[in-house]
Amino acid sequence: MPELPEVQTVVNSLKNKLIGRTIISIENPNGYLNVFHKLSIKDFNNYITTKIIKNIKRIGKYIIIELNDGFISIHLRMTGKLLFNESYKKKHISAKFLFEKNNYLIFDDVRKFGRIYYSENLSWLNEKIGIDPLSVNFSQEWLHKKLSYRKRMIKSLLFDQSFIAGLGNIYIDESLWKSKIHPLTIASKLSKNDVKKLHNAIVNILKKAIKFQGTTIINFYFDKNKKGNYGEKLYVYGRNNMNCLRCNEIITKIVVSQRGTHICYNCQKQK
DNA sequence: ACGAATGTTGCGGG
DNA sequence: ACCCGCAACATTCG
Repeated sequence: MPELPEVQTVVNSLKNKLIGRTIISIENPNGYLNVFHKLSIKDFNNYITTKIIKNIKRIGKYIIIELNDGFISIHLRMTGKLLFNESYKKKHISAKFLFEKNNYLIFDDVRKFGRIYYSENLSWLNEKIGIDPLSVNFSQEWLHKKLSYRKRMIKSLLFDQSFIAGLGNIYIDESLWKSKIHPLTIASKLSKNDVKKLHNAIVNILKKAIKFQGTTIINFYFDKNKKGNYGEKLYVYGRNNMNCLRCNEIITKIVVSQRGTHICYNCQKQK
């Protein structure tokens, strides 16, 4: 269930394995239709067969495979995993890419929410997706300006991928705890200092999480079943009924935007 | 045993 | 604009 750091970790681990490969074909061994969005497996093959992988990168939570002509974009959603030349069980395979010399890439996805797109360019994605929180353009000033007129609660706004692209439930809870902001606070009510702390928290937490190769709760793996190690660095996410690591009060779990939300009522006072 | 919850997103309705 | 409920799906937990 990857967010930005997990997606970046997958991209980093696949880079050396995929660049330079020639695509022979893509198969869907279990016949799932929704994986390719609106395209049929036949059309998808027509688009990508014989093409060469030039680069692989991340945009928001999307994995972008740049071909010599066109792009494959992959969203892992909740349980998607990409396995290069690893043994696998057929049961939950959404797709299998075949490359030269019997190399292959498996898209394993228990819940089948994951999607694979083909497009000539990335304009559809760039139009749909917001700022990357690790880009230089994501500044305190930018964030303050953008939050100053928004009437939504901050957590639901941070969830909005057309606003900021890459945050999800874990890193939102962590960022709000770090900056001592209550998730239900209306965005425009945040002070300049709140926004400064929030901005710092987001950037620092994401960078650190990438350094630790993401968070594995249950399903996130990359490479040969490697887990992310940021789980042990979490301050609030998943710590319901445990002590706050800053003030020692008890962490509470509530529901915000239909998602489990972990807060310290003592540290994160609602405005 | 069965309902709830899981790291995501998209859509329809008010 | 913004919020909510639900849907897509499988598995695990209490």
